[in-house]
Amino acid sequence: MSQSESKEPELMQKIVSLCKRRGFVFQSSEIYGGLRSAYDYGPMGVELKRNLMNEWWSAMVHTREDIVGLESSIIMHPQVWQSSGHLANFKDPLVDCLVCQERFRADKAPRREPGAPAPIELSDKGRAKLAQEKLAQAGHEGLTRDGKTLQGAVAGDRGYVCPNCGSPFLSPERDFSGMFRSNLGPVDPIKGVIDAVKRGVSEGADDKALRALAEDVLAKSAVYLRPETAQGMFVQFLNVQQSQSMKVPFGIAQMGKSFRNEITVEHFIFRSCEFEQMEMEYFCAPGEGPKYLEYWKDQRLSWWQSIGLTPERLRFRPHGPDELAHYSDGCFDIEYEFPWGWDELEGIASRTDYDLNAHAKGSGKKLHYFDAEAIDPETGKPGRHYVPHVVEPAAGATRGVLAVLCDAYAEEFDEQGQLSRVVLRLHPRLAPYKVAVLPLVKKDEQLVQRGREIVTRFAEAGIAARYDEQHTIGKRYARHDEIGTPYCLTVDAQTLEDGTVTIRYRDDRRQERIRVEDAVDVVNEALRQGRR
RNA sequence: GCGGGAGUAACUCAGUGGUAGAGUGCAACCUUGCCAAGGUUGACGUCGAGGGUUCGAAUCCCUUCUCCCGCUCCA
Repeated sequence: MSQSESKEPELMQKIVSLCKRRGFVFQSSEIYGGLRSAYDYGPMGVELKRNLMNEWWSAMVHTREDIVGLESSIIMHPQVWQSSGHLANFKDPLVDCLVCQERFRADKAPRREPGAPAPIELSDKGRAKLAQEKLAQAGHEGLTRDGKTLQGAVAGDRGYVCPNCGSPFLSPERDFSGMFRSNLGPVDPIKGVIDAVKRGVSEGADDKALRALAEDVLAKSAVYLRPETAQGMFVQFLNVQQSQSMKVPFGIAQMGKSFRNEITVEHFIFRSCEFEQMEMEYFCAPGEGPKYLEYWKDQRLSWWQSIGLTPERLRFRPHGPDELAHYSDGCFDIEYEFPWGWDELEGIASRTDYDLNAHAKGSGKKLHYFDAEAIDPETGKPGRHYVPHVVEPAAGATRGVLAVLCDAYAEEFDEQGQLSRVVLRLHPRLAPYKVAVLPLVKKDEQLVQRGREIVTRFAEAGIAARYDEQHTIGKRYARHDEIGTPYCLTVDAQTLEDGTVTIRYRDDRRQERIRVEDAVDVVNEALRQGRR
């Protein structure tokens, strides 16, 4: 028997297929043709995702005295996004190349001095010829063609060219906002626009002025779906700290949905417009950010390992100085080696006192912390006021689910090289069902009855168990291997004689005989140890 | 959004103008009883959607939606 570590591109397709077949993930609104970048979690998927998120909550909140939870609303006061800088910065200036149709971000395009030569290079001669004719028709004559290259164009005033073909012939920059906007309240915002137009405000206005007019009307009731859960925690910093008498350093943790109008969505549930986050803001004294950044780096990496991800497929990627946000003094990504390559699972950032300061300024409220035991460095007297600094581990729950699925998926082959089984080697605590209870023969009423009794024991103990009598024993094992059920208990004739059942382990299919009386304890202990 | 590939049964796919198929799965039964066993029977499709050409379209043409691979990214 051999193991497959298949890294082919079709691995993703196999996982997507299994997700649908076994009820982990379905495409949203499938019967209507599906919706781009939206996915539903089926009966198995919702269990897996909740188990993953519960593990996070347990590690971050329940097992720690210094972190408390929060669930803030998805729609917040629009000024939150004004203060946080999202309204101003969370958007990309998009430009279309008029020659090759490439769409790109203006701020990432190759720079050229205005007036500098800008040769245009197409992928082949034919395209170059077509582009030459098209440009000539548009009034850009005098370009000469040399093979697949057009010479004679010069860079324009905006100082960049198309990253694909080098063309300076570009559409205007259009802001692509990463935030979903809606309107709150009983007043129809469109009516406001119509009224404004009727009042004649738009008389003689050009496109830009018309847009500004419409924006102005919409802005009065505009609200946004949060693009991250973090701001809710900053905004409630004082309420949480004071109501729980938290002492710095302490953290606020939150799990929940966030929304981003992504330019491109990709890789199944990896990048989607609606996604779920697990974020924690750790507030510490000024100057302690770097220390806690190191601390949380290690904590978070070992957490991902603790839920079963292969250590060799996890790594840190430090952000370079050019990559850091202006307010950040250090940032690491935790990356996972997905079937398509290394990609981000979690970002751990030292954010200084930027966020609390921004909201203090925006709201006019003091977001200070008073430490009675510290000495004020300026006066030398006891008692110190300061704005805490923040270290933020922000993990993708949705991405976590995908990483866990990719890591767990395994194919086994027999001696002839034939696929013998597909097994999800999920960490037992993440598995949708912990236990399957199987009567060896479903026609034996006594076995069936005994099996159902055992399932009830597990239900009463709060362990997700499933009674299953369909088909033959082999098929039942195979089906539970595919959904990652770590333990199968089989009731057979011997059970009726001596009150024992076999427990069969998913990963290596070994079997042991245990007493029915001990079954719940055995499984509980196995789950605690993560035994496979 | 652009370029490339693909949409046919729950899944994987065959089917190039003439009555929609296979394997797996699913349901029932017989035999069997610890790793996708054998046998019998059965259900399932507006061939992604819409329009067009044609006596006739899964097949040819147009439009559209969705997915995958690249460009994109910072959960």
